[in-house]
Amino acid sequence: MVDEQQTPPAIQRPARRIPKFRRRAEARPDEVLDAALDLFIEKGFAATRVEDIARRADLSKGAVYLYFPSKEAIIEALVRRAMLPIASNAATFLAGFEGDPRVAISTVMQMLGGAMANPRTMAIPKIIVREVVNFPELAQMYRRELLDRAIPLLEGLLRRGIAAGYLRPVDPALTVRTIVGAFIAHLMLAEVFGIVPEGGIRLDRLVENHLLILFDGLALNPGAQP
Amino acid sequence: MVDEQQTPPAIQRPARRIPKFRRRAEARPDEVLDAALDLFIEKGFAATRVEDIARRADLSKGAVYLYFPSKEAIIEALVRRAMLPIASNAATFLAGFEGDPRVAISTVMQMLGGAMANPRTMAIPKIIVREVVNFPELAQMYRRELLDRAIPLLEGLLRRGIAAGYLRPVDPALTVRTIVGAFIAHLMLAEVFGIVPEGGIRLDRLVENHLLILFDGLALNPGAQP
Amino acid sequence: MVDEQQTPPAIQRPARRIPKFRRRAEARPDEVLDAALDLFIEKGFAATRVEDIARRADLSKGAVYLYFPSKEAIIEALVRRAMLPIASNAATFLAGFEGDPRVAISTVMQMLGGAMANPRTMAIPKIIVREVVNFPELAQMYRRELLDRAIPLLEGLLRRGIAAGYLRPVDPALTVRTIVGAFIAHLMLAEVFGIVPEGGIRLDRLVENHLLILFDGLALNPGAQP
Amino acid sequence: MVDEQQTPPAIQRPARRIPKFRRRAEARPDEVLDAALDLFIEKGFAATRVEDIARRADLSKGAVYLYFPSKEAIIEALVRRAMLPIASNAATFLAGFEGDPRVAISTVMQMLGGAMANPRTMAIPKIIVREVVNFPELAQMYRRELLDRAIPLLEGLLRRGIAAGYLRPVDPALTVRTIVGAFIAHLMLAEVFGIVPEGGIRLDRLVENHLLILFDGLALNPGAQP
DNA sequence: AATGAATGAGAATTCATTCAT
DNA sequence: TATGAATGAATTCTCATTCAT
Repeated sequence: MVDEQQTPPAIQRPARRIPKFRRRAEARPDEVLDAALDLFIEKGFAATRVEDIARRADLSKGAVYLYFPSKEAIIEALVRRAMLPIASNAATFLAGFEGDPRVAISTVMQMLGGAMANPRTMAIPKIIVREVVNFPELAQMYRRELLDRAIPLLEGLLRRGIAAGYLRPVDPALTVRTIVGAFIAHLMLAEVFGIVPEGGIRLDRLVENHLLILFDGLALNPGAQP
Repeated sequence: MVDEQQTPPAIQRPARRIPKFRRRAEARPDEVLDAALDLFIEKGFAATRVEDIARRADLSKGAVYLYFPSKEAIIEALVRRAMLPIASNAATFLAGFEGDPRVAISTVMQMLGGAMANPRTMAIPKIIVREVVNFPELAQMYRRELLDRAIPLLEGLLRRGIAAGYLRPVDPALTVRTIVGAFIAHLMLAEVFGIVPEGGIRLDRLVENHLLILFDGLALNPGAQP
Repeated sequence: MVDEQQTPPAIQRPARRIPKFRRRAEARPDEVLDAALDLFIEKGFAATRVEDIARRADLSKGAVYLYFPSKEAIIEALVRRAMLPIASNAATFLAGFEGDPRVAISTVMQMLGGAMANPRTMAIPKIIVREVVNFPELAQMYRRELLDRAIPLLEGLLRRGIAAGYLRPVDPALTVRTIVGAFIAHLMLAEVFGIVPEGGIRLDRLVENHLLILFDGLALNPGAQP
Repeated sequence: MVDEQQTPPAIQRPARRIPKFRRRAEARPDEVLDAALDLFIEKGFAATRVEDIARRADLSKGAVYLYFPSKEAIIEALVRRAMLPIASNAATFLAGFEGDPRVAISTVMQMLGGAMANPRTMAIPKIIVREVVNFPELAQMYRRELLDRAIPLLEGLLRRGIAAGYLRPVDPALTVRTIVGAFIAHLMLAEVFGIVPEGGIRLDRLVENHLLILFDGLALNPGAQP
């Protein structure tokens, strides 16, 4: 129930379990958000009643309104909270990278793969995708805080790799889609349609297979256009 | 994947004002579905009132229930209707393909790119992604009718390509994710977060760039693992 | 479907079954009433949809409104139709009766028992009892046409019997309740609560047992008040 | 049969205006039931809107649903509540009775007559009779809890009376119908058709007249079959 | 800070009735 | 006379939000 979530993409949340009588009031908002996150994942925003959230957070319905002015504010806070500790990880890593960008891309993809293995990390983007029609601000916030920072970094990496003669002269913006696409496709097939390759969700093997194709191409005799 | 909407896009629907009792009843269900599709795209299932659907279909609330027993039945019919004209397209094309599979993959991707350019074609999978928590049967239906047919075809193509020495020995199931991923990533970035590469959504360029990498690899000197 | 009903209390309806193509328009209202009667018995007035009535009468919903201006008018016509052939039977019999009234009471009770065995005869009073809150006029009509004629006849019979020294000096109005009560109690227990004496609903035996007590009393040594 | 309503009759309910938040919550369900009972008597179940019940109970529509999950649950609770204080009264009295059963029957009938004078006591069976088509479970509940206990007691009394030579050898099950019938007939005539013997509903006189006939017979010279 | 009772706007669904054909 | 498509008022039930304590 008291399930902390600080959502740095690849980092596992500390399994804190403070006994109830010791819980301090200032922990409440986060407890509400944790409860809400669980329920939003499970049933979606609309189908989750404020009372459900309250119950799971071990609070009364009225108390939830002491911390959040509305149900909508909860989902907003949820996304905002997930945003705080971003840029740090991949960002700092990518920003100053020098040398063969393939090394960096490999590393980034390992991180991505790792992040996707953590359900609570992926919960926020999933919620955003679902609720974007009803709350477009959520998506914009996510974009502003996360994507508009992360994507240019990856593009810059590609650009420098091309300039330095490491990479083929591709369109960096479009190539980003090729790079991250495999993960998104995997996620969608697995989460939405329940389609998992035989042998289970082996993200490491997905990374390996994807990198192989990405760098060396699918064709056996490279250079020969189909 | 390549589902065609036989009904005219909402945008160009002529603002007919044919007197009610003149109109042919058998056209009604499709009109209701068209109206519902527009609204579900625009506001989502939950936020769309049956009365909205009725109004947009130029009907009374009660009349909608003449054709569909419930709001849920509408979304189901919507997905089912989109299913009818499937297997035909890509399926028949892929099934009997012989020779260099890169040619077939190129063609499939052109088709995918084309399909994605039509908003009403992508509307159904988008709705499914959004509503999967509330109506898991929709996703299962889509999977059963579409994905479970299309994906094996693509895998078979890869498998045969590998066996025939055209392709590098990759994992077919995982490679499918690499192939279609770029499109899904593109769609998501564009539709959910409004992120479009400068120069607009040029799907043809996405296809071209993706194919280049896919077949020949991103690295300039293929063969050299990073 | 075409199930005639003319409701003379104890007389069984003729099993007319005119083939559909021969049905004359003037038979329609009665067919509607027959259909309505069946359904009102089965599901009650409120739960019976006009469409149900139409379907059972082999008509369209709209056609029902050609014959009856409203659903309420149907139940009214139903009761009115059941009223027409009343006074004739028991009435004419009782009115002029001379001699030991016990003979007449016996006969009346045989008739009552017989009438109650016919479900369509009892249908009308049952409907009235059910709908009296919503349509008090129905009860008043039934009272005016039937009860206000039949009851005084029975009371008169008793009065004359007392005057002629056949019967103990009882209150005629209250004694009517003792006489008919057994039947009503029987009906209620059976129809409402499904309570039937072992051996099945043997109305003849009820009549016999009731008459025995009625005339001779329950006590073995009559005359001795408890 | 002799069910007592522990809640005060609606008529004399004090028009309290205690501020909402002062009122004790645990009184609410009973208040709702009282309001519902009034309205069900007055207009029937179908014609009573939940909002009507709420208003009469001095509550909002929503609050009713705090205590009962559906309108149907209200009528069920109503019947169930009336069931609680049963067996106690007539039951305990009859069960152990010894001696001339005519004394016991007289007493039971006085009690019956008394119970019938209280409108709220008769309300429940009246509602059941009306709603039996829509909610057969109500009748079954009433039967199981009340009738299946009370009727055998009366039959046993008769049986013992016959065995002991007090009573004529009649059929006990059928005789029950003769005994209680007068009351049911009276109730029906009065409540459904508004037929009341001149001089008003004098239940005591009905009891007296009925008992006289019941024990001593209607015929002046008992023993002579008509 | 916290509770839980109460509110009322809102949405799905039903169905008697109308009406163009 | 007959149809069946269409209407819209009415009703049940839900749930975010408020508020006295």
